[in-house]
Amino acid sequence: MARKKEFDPEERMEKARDLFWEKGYNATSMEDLVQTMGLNRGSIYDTYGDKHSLYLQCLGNYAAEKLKEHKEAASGTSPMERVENMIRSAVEATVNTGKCCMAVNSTFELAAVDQSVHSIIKNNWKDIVDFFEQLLTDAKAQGEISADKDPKLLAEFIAANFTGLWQTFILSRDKKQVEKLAQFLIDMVKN
Amino acid sequence: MARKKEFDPEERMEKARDLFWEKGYNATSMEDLVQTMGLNRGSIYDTYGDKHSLYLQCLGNYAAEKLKEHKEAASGTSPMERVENMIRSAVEATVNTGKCCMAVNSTFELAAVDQSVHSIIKNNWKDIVDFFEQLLTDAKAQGEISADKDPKLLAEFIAANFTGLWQTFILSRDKKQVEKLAQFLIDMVKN
DNA sequence: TACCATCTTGAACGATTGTTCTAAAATTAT
DNA sequence: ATAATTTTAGAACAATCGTTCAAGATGGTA
Repeated sequence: MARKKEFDPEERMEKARDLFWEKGYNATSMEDLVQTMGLNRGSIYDTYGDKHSLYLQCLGNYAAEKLKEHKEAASGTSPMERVENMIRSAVEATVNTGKCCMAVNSTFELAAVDQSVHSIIKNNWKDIVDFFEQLLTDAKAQGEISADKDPKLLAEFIAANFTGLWQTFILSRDKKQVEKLAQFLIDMVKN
Repeated sequence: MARKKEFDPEERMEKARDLFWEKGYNATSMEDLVQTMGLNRGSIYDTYGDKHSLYLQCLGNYAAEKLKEHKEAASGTSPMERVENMIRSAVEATVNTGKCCMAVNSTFELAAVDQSVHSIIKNNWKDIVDFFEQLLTDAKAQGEISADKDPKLLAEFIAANFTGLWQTFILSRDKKQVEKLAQFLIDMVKN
């Protein structure tokens, strides 16, 4: 019938995602995207729609991948150990790549004024908190955390602390300090 | 000698600051600033320099005012009570105005790529952490927190949690939830 | 009163923004 | 090989970007 695309849409989208991730939405121009994705303007519009639509796809892709990474990081023999590993591996990923969470960047740049962005991030946030809550409920049942703790509140607290860790990293650029803070969080949660 | 300015530079700068605060740096255009500040383009450039320079002045103004507000909020008879009031009044200000911390917005939009912005925010952050540390050192001396706690680490932890509270507020827009989370933080710190 | 440094005004600058369009190249089913 | 159809390349769009500039208005000083 007709020609096939010369490129892999998913692969090129990830290039766009990494650029948005690094520069933010507003600071990334269409020309930047053309250069980085290695695609013609027309091909981008034809495949992904306009800039905003492309961004939403990138953010959605990021959110899904991040959730998967969190779950993969939740290895361990006990619930609390799994929680610890999730925290440690998130910190590890940040200090190794030097990049913070794209969803958090996006929260502070756009979520307050962009309903679509807000919705994507909020749902992703909820997924992560829910996952923590499940683990903490298990931890409570096994006596790893004290009986008077509220798993849901604790889950929200841990998730909120991720953002604090990222901000600390941006300002300090100090691997040790972020790791120390993460360990402190773990100690606090375990009591 | 010559004409005097028809406007109060400080007052108009605060209008610019509020606009940057609301929309972020990149999403705010010079035309937006002209409208909001009620000044001619020429007057803006003549008084504040270019857009980036104006932004830095706005951010510096915000940081100084925020630090002052934090210190003013630190009322109470005991050190720990003062810490609690600082946390509560920060939360109060956020849920009442509906606006998060401009410095935190700026951290995630610019600090990773803009050295001047990074420097302003990092210094302001240090001032706030130092202030917390002093109070927590006093609290420790008076036995309000246990002797095995590290005031500096605890101060960094509290400051980092502010950012988490702001993100939670942006995503949930739920006053109650943010207040609950703040109370949880206070409980954690006090043990 | 006359001067003149400074402020205000608004038009205008070139560059860049996001987006669209046309025409040529490429692919595949017939 | 032909026809059908899509992808490409890149020119071009109007709009907006941040910034500059020249000319008129102002008011304190001599």
